[in-house]
Amino acid sequence: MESRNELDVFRQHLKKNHMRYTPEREQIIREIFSTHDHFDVESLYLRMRQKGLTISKASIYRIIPLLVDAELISEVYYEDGHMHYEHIFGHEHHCHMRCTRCRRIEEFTDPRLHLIEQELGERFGFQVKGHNMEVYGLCGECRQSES
Amino acid sequence: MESRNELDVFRQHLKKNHMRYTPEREQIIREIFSTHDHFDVESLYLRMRQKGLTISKASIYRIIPLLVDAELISEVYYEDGHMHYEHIFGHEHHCHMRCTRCRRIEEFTDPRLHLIEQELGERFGFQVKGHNMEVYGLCGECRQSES
DNA sequence: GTATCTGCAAACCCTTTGCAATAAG
DNA sequence: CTTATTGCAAAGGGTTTGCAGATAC
Repeated sequence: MESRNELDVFRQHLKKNHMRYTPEREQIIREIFSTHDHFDVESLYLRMRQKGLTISKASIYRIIPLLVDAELISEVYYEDGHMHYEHIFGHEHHCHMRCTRCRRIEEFTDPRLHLIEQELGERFGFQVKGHNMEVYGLCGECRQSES
Repeated sequence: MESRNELDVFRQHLKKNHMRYTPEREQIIREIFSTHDHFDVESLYLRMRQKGLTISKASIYRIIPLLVDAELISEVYYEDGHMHYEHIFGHEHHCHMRCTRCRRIEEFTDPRLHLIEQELGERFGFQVKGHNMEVYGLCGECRQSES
């Protein structure tokens, strides 16, 4: 398999499902993959507007599920009343360590999780597709400024 | 420390925060702890109404955060447009294995996760408070009926 | 008595959807 | 040309909130 970038993956996913590769869809995926950060609909919308792109929020809401289906992005967490997303394509699978006070997030990977995941699949008769682990607590800075 | 039940914990939490132990609050915590299942606001509301309790949804929405603060329950996942909760008090910490097709959920515990959590805390300088792990895939039944 | 709590209804906010115009293939 | 997509504005649905009356302490 030769190297494909996120645009290729998206185009292929759309073609397979008889959907069209529109300028709006290309603009969204380009914008999302222009950073490595988590994002949400509002911030994505504002970023695009600031760059002069005139996409509507309705389109963003309609296109994000396509990117999730294509396994280019995924939902990470629901907070402050709305969903947050992260990149999947081009990013090694990772888990999150979250500071419950300042909300800072560190990413980590641990090969033991994969092993555990496989064992659990056998124990419960599941065909395991993946896992997500979140570790939470107070980050170094917030520990010190604890009240 | 002698044994305290969820009502004692809640009463103490309320007293500490200059809040009051009302009939509505007692009814809610009794209802929640009458089963071991995950729940959401709507199902809790309906269950209480069916039992003739005349609490309002507004009160449920106001009381649930108090139970979360008291570490009696916690948010588990956001799905179908609303939050789902589970018991913490009286339940050994556990993680979830979720079928992505039928949404069936199995609970499991694995002592290695605690070890990993501690190691990560040291690596990132976090004071770790806990973790959540979710493993997802297809359960035994759904594997067989795969299209 | 005083501060908190409840129920109601309205407000809020994120998300979805109907529709008519537009555009991809 | 045919069918999918867009933007708009309105609708939807879960959650929050202002307020006046009720109640815990």
